[in-house]
Amino acid sequence: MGAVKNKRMPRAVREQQMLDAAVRTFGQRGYRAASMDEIADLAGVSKPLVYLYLNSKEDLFTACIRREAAALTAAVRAGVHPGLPADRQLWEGLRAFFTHTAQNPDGWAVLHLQARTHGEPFAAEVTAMREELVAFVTQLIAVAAREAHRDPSPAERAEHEVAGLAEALVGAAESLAAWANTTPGVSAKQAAATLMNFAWAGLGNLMDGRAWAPPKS
Amino acid sequence: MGAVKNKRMPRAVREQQMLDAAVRTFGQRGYRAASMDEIADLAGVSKPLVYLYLNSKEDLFTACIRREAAALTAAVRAGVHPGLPADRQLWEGLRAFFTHTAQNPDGWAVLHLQARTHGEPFAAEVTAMREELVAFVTQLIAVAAREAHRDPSPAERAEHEVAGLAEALVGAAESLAAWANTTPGVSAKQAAATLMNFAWAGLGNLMDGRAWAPPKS
Amino acid sequence: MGAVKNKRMPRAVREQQMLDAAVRTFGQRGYRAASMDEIADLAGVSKPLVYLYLNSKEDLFTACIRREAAALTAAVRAGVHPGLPADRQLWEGLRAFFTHTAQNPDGWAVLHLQARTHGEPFAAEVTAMREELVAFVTQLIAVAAREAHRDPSPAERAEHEVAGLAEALVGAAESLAAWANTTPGVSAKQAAATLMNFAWAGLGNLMDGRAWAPPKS
Amino acid sequence: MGAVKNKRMPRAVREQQMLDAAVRTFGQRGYRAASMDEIADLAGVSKPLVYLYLNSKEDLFTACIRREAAALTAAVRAGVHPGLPADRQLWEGLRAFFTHTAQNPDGWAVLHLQARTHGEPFAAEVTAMREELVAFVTQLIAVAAREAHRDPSPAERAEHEVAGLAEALVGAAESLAAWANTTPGVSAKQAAATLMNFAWAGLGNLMDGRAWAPPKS
DNA sequence: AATGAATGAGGCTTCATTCAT
DNA sequence: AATGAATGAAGCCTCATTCAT
Repeated sequence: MGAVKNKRMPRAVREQQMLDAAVRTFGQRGYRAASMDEIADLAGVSKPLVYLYLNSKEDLFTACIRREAAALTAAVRAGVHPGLPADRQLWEGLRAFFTHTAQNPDGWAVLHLQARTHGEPFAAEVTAMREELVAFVTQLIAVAAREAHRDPSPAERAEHEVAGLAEALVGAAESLAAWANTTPGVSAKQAAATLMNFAWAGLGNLMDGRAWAPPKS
Repeated sequence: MGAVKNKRMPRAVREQQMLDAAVRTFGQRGYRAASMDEIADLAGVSKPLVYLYLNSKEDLFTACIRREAAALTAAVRAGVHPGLPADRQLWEGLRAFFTHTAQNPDGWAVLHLQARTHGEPFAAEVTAMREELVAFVTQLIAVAAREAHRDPSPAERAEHEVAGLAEALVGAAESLAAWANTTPGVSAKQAAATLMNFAWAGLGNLMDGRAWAPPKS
Repeated sequence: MGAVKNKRMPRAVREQQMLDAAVRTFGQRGYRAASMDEIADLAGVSKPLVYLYLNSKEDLFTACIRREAAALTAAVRAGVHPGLPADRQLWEGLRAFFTHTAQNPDGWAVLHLQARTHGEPFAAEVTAMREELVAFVTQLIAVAAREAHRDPSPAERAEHEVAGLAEALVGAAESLAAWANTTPGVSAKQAAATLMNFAWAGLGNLMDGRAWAPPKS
Repeated sequence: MGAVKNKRMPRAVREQQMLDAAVRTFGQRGYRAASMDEIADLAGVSKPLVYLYLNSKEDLFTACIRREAAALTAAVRAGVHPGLPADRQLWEGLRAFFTHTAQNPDGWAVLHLQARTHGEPFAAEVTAMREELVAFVTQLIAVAAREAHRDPSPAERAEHEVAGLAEALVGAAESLAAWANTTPGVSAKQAAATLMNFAWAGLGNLMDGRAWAPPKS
């Protein structure tokens, strides 16, 4: 059990314990495979108390998503120092992202895998978080453009193009993170550097209009 | 129902019908939420027949993963013409990848979401496919380096640097495919172009030694 | 158990066994207090089979109501010989009614107590049956009036006066049936006689215009 | 909530609030479906207080039945003026009955539906009340007999015959009440008159020994 | 080659009730 | 006089799986 049982505690504390247990269980087993029994056990409380405080499995899952999403965006924002040059800011943001997700694998699994895998009450919650991160990156790109004395036109690119880049970045980051974790001799920092290398030049080219041109076929 | 019922058919055909139904159901509902009842219904057969041919839900899911993984890698290989220049080969491969995933959204959901979301019997199957794709990309990068007539020193870069790039590329592609599938108005070709733009310049820079350098902190 | 267990039987037979068990359980325990477990046990089957055939507790209860309502109205109609004089017809109908309810106390409890006690999906089912009985009695009263060679003026009494009498008669019958079921030493025939005595003179008086007049207050 | 919360109040007052809430909840939801949570909420107190004062759900329900039964019999007795002729007394009693039940639908539902629907601790409570009402009617019949200068023999009829009449009367009354409530153009008073018409002549005939004779079949 | 009949096990949820203050 | 914290027990329902034909 994750906590001493049967000790009276204020509601707020118990709720956090429940969310801790739920994030861990949902992250490892998946939404459907996770059982309320296991979550209650892990939280060190009886099932009815979980229902009293969190209402239903669906609500509990939603609460997990919200808490983890808030924690992640907060971590990324906290890692970035606004005064720095744009590339440095991106670097810091990526590092914060990697660090947070590495330290919260279950939370990240909840956000990235479970919430997206299970239908509509949940996916929307993640979309909101994702939009916040995309907005953050978009703004960084604009800053970078200004620094390079380029005209701000890139900011006018179709919204879904930027969203696509963000998707690609996140996908690459996840992939690298998993790879770094399972490949001896590769540190998290090196993985972040690889990603920066992969991404930064491409972003720069895009902003210069020097895009790779697909063949006309 | 997906097929005429009660008509005697050879086993191979029935199995494909079942796998079709299973891929669709698993892809849309998820592994746990999909019920053998629904799959059998959709396949137009009775449940015992599904068990007779495919043994168990786990085996059925595994069979789905294998079939879809084989179909995807085959599609990518078929899309690439070995004689072309490297960037063109990469482009063709990406196009084939995005086209196939766009035409098989349920199959892709099975591979990318469901199989990874549910523990160990399944994740390994996807890992195998992934490694095949990564190897393919790794080799393309090597070809590109040779074509650029650059001195071989870049090739001496730590092997895992190239491997990291390949990982990043594949991860980005996977993420973008899921995103393109669920975002209206984004075609397979656009997704491929977005990724090419994003990646190619970075690869070029790296091969020229113009890498982004992380701060020493 | 109410039946030999685990013997394969055609669906139609099993369904009747389940309905038998359900009527008995619902009638004795009440809708809420009856448990699907008990019903399945009494029917000699496992719970899932009950759900497979009858869908849900609500549907099962509805099916019980419908079956018992149909059986009751059929019994009343079967007891009446259309050629007889009206009082004799009424008597036969009442006898059939009280006999049937006495032989099916649980079914009658389901109709009279349980279905009316639990909200709207169910009450409507009983209302339909009730209306059929009321219509039957209404028509009998009209026949009686004609037989008495009385001038047609009574027939012109406000339609709802006749309807009110029919309602009162049916309501009295229902109440008496429940009472006869739970009072030892009261036979169906006695109950029918009591009601006939109670009602027939009143009906006669009314048809003669010798109505009791309420004080003007 | 039905009352201001957390205000210290004398026990007697709190108990009445709880009973009010309980009658309403039991009457609308039924005994089983009513939850102690809802009752406590509606009463504006915490659940432990309900248990402190009323002990258990069963005891609470019993207390409701007793209170409502007492209120109903009191209302009927209060409506009757002993000096009047018997028919007039019956009329007043019926009117009082109809009025009270119409104004206390939840209380009436508790007595008539819920208490009878749920087994033995409760049915007995209602039986007691019913016997009181039956005794009252019985005595009225005796008075009527005396007034008509008939010999009192009818009072010697088997007890359960009178009880049967009372049942029929109450059943008819209930039926008429429901019917009057749902049929436009029929007032409560008209319904009461219909019932008097229906009943009075029959009672008179019975007392004269002019009973309807069932065929010998 | 194919299916109608059947079930053990487990999951979500609710409820009456108590404890400690 | 009054309540926030907590739980054992039980109920409805679904599912993967098998048996007998």
